This record gives sequence, C-alpha cells and structure tokens, in this order.
Amino acid sequence: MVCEEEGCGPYMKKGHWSPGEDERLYTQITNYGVGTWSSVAELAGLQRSGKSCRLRWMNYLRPNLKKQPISKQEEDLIISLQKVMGNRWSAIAARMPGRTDNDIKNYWNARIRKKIRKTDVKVHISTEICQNESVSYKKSSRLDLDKAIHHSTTTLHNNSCSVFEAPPGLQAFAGQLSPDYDCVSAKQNAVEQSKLPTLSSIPESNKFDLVDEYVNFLMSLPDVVPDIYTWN
DNA sequence: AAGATCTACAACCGCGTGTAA
DNA sequence: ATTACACGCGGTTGTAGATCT
Repeated sequence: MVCEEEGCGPYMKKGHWSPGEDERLYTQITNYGVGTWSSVAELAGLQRSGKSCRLRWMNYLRPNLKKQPISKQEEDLIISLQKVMGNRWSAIAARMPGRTDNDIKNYWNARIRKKIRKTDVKVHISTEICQNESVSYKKSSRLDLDKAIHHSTTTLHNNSCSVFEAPPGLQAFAGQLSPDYDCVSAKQNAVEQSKLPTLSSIPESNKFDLVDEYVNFLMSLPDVVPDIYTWN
C-alpha cells in the first residue's frame, strides 16, 4: 500500500507495523531521540511517514504505557472527565498516566458511549413566547451538545426567551454561569419546585468566555460536576 | 462447520495550530 | 504579513480475532 498523503514519498508503507519495523523505530528513538519525526523515519531506514512513526511510538512503543485492560476505576474516571471536558481525549489522557488518547477514545467509542446512548438529554426551552419549542439531543455527541448550546444561547440573546430550561452544566458550557453559581443547589431547587433557574441575575462580567476556564473551575470543585447526563 | 456479526484496537486522514524563515 | 513545514488532535476506518447463528 502506498501513502498518498501530503509529505509522503511515493513508496511509503501503510498498514500494520511488523516486529522488525517496531525494533528499528524503538532502537532509533532510544539511542538518538527524536529530532523531527520525518528524520526519525529516514534515519531508522523505515519507509514510513513521520506521522506514522510518531503515532506508533506514542500509542504503542514508548515506555511506561499500560498494556493491561482499563479497570473499573479508570472507566469511572474517564466518564467523569468526559462529562467535564468533552471529547478532549488528549487532555483526559494527560490525567491518566500510562494511557494514550487513542486508548481512551477507543474505549469510549467501543463501550461507554453505548451504555450512555440508551437515554437522551432533553433540553427544553419554554416561555409564553417559545412554549412550543422543545429540543432533544443525544447526550453522547459533543456536536449535538454544541447544537443545543448554540440554539439555547441564540434564543436567549434574541430575547425570545426569559427562562432557559436546561441542565446547569449545559448552561455553564454556554457561558451563562458565574463562578459563584451553585450547580447542585440550582438543580435541587429546580427539582423540588419544578422551577428552573433564570439567568437575569448573572452579572455579565462573570460569564465564562472559555470552556477551559469553566473546566478549571469545575476541576477545583470536584463535587460540583454538573450532571448533564442524568438531568431530566 | 461455515458464514455473519460483533468487538477491540491499530492506524489513517484531514484539519488546526505553532513556529521559523 | 505570508508561506511552508512539522506536530498534535479528534474523527473515522480497517482489520483480526472472537462469538453467534
């Protein structure tokens, strides 16, 4: 098979790596390190793209990778982190020593997503003005969450809704929560009173502009992770 | 026993970002 | 400011082995 991607030579090999190729790559990197990945491929005498060498090293050959199956504790951690960070697999992997982003992504796609897909997140936007609007999104898809967020914020910013019925976590991702916002109490109150939180009291200056800021905020408050997957 | 289907995981691809010239 | 290049990321596909019918 010939690699036709940009930067590949005409005779680049593709597909699964042989033990011999692994040996060459491992020896090259452990003896001489990585300058640029394309030079590693050349110096190791491999007819592979630099990109392919990097992937093989990062996901399979480099030291300290865990080869055993993902444990229940690790699965719980993946679920928790995915709730907060979305599909930012490399960021999740950075918090799980010995696991690669590819490991986690594959595990998520193969197992966890199937479990979670059984129920939907329902996002309702209702007032006198838009009481007929009801939007349901599949919880497992970040793209669909993005759609939900976009729909909700657009509606709010157009002043066509005064009340936003959505999980606090989703509101936060939409940049609507202040750092002082109490997700747990908001949810509890909503459930007890059948009444969902309004946004009018949130100071403009306290809105989150970046998802990262929100993620860091949540990570500093591990017990206040918004449960966007079980909210109904 | 054999073909179909499922599962896990390896690898590819396209795109965005950072950096140096 | 622009361009070219390398890298890293996330989505997707390919494949081999296991399991099912």
